Amino acid sequence: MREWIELQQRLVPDLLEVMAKRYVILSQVMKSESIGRRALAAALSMTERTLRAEADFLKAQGLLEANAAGMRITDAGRRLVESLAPFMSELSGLSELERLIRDHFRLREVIVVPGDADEARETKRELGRAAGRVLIRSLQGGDVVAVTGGTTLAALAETITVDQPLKGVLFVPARGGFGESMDYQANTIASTLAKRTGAAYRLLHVPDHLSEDAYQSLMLEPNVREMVEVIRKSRIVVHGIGDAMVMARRRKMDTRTMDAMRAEGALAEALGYYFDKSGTVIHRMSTVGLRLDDLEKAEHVIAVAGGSSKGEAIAAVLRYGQDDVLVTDEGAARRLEAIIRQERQQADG
Amino acid sequence: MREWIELQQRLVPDLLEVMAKRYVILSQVMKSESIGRRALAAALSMTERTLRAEADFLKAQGLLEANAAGMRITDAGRRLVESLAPFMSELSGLSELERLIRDHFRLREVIVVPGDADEARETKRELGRAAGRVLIRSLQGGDVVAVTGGTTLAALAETITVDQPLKGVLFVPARGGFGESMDYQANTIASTLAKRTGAAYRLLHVPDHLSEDAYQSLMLEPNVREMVEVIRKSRIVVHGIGDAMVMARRRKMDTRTMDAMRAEGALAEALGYYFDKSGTVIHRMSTVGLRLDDLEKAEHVIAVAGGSSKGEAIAAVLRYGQDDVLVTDEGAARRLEAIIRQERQQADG
DNA sequence: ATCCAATTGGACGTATTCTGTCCCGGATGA
DNA sequence: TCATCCGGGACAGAATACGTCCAATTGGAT
Repeated sequence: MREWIELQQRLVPDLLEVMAKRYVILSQVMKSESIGRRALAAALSMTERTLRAEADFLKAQGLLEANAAGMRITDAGRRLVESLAPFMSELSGLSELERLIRDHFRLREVIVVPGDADEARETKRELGRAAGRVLIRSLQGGDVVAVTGGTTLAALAETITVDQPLKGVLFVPARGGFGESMDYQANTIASTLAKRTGAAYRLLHVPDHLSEDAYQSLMLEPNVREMVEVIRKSRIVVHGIGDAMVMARRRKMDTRTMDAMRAEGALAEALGYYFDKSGTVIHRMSTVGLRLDDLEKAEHVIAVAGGSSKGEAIAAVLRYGQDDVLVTDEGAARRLEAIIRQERQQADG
Repeated sequence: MREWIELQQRLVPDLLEVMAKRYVILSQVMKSESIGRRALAAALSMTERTLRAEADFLKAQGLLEANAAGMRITDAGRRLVESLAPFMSELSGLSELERLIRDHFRLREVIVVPGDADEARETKRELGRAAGRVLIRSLQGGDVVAVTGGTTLAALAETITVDQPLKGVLFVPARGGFGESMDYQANTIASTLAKRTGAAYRLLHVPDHLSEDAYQSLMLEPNVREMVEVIRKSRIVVHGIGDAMVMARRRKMDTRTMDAMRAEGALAEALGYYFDKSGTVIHRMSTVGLRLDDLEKAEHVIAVAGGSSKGEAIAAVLRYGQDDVLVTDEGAARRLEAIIRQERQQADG
């Protein structure tokens, strides 16, 4: 069953939406014993005309009937709603999860794709694809989009597709090089994104582990300076979220700093900043580019991360409170759900 | 699973079609290691443009990929096809059944709805609805449509819906009254159909069990005569199929005739005629209206009957060979399948 | 009994999408 | 090297969806 739904999700996602829409119409009509077209449209926040089209269809199927007093559900319709209920709750299981997370962390939108990136490689690609759709949807002409590195963002870059080339959009790396492998660097990802979408890109070449002197002199370079200014004005920021210790090791952080961070309870990493459980910044990479303050000005801050192992890290970054949209997978979302419930219990007890 | 599919059918009838279409595209691409758009469209007998729309969708879903050499399936696509295969074969079970029956009885079209009218009342309504769609689809302005009586035709009449009123269509009973209960008489059904579709209707009032004298004098009546002429020119005929003995009893046939009929192996009834296993007419009701010969002139002869108990009767009537379209249910279709296989075995052995 | 408010179904122009058809530059394989 | 077949762009016309308004009807409250 579960499998069947997932396959359908993949092959006919739009029809499942249609199905869900008709289902909610039916069940709404069932709840209200008799209801008029306009009232129903308002209740479901649809326009009158579209609701009417659906209602006509449902009538033709013998699931609804209408008279001068309004519409009511037929016996067949009632039976259909009742037998469909368990399927729909499973189908909409993810959207309930989305709602829960969205409301708890005060996000604008949460998208949960089925699966667990820790277990299936395919899920990470799916995560990237979903994030790509969110990004495309948010874009306007003239936008500057800052992106970070990481395997998840790489999946986004590799799977993104557009209808028409994105004229006037500029992809930039959010911050300077973090010494990861080439494929997962922000520079690479910005350029891949630009190439796949017909947009422009600009890169930021900054070596790692700069001394304070070197940093200062680099910032005096006009082209670096200007590029940083462009980056900091990004209207859209897409970033991954990592486990603090894993990222620190990958970036060959020196042992002393690492020990200090561990002592402070470092949990998550995003945009080169390290966060503890409460979402407080306890360390930052010494490089140039987007700063956390800049996120306030950005209109779309999109976090993309999945895999049940990243649940805590995601929660930590979300608590910092500058993200607008979270794209994640079911594995991580279930962890988030557990964290939320636990927290609420403590608050109650 | 089965239940889920049926519910989906009800709520989004085109869902499975679209899904099947995309599935065959994917599997076709998988078979041909690499194939071009035009070649693929030809192989699936689709137009280039529609195929392209679907292919673009499948690309966006990451199931197909395209390069200058043609399209090929991705790993994700391959996995999808493989896991979907068992479902699709079950799903396409009905269309295979349809094909089998259609080819064996040389029909133009066969439609099989899921379920068994003997077991679920809902299936009979579904049967009626499907038949209604076939009827609507066949209609043109100025058509005369002859219908018979029976519970199945009653279900058709009660469930039919139209987008616009059918101007210029005329519904008539196929033959004179057969002494069934009012609701299931051809006259009632013709008038219900007309009212529900905005078409016109005319009735034929002929008492049952006429003596030869009475019959002759009735036929001298100008209005009866004219009405019979209208009926016999019907371009479309929709009829049910019954079990011979059940119908004989319901129509209070006298015992002697019944015994004679039984002796001759009466199996099926349609349009007031009784057929044996081979489709030969062995008895006819003494009433006026459509004759079997008239079916040749009719352009659409649509048989509607379901329930596994009617399998043999349906086969018998189909063997008479004047039907164009059969609308039935899975229960009856499975019986037909068994009959066909049995027959082929005998032909082989 | 009467009136009001709300209903459905019809109508219609516009916006949007779909689809048949053709073309082009380019990669591929003979 | 060349012919062939590919994907993708383009576009006009058809078909469909949609917003909007209106009229007739009716159920229910006053």
